[in-house]
Amino acid sequence: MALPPKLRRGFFDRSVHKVAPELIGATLLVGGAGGVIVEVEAYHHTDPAAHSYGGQTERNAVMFGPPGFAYVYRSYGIHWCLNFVCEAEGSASAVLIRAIEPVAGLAAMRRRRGLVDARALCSGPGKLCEALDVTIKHNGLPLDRPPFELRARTAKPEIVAGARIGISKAVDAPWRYGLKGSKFLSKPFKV
DNA sequence: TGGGCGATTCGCT
DNA sequence: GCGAATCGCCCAC
Repeated sequence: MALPPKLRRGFFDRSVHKVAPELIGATLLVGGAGGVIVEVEAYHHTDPAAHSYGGQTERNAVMFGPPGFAYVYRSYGIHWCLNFVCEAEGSASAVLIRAIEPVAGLAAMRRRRGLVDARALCSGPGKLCEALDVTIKHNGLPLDRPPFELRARTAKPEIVAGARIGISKAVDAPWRYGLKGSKFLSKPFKV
């Protein structure tokens, strides 16, 4: 059976609130390692919790560029977090990739993460960047070219939504999306 | 130029 | 459940 079609760059050229839930079930590979996206969060430039809310800076410049590119930033001085820029140039909206179900490159991911439990390999934004070896080197790279590979989902999964995690502003906005029943989420969704 | 504060993770209680 | 680790970003001084 043929691989699912690649996600075209135009996929990201729409509202971040449309793109985010549609990423659930898609496959993300970086350098051949990765799996099925099971959890994301949407950040719009009018959203006080978004990095782009306060305007363009050196760090968030990629968010203000065209859609279909990776925005990578350092979190808590320790971890990296991976986002996909959405909408249009200047709209400064992005989807944070929070968790994936490991499928390909398990050995490499385990080596980088230094553990054996598959459920903990990529169940968080910092964890998956470590497993997929995503760093600031990937900031500003196009998502439709290596080392990135994105493939569309083949069936429409059941999506759950809830409040985003770890933020102090706009805490109630239900812009976290997940694959219902997945064992690979960073945290369970409230029922 | 200095200090407070993260879109987090992990280990210990 | 709580707090340390750890450091770049960003704005107030």
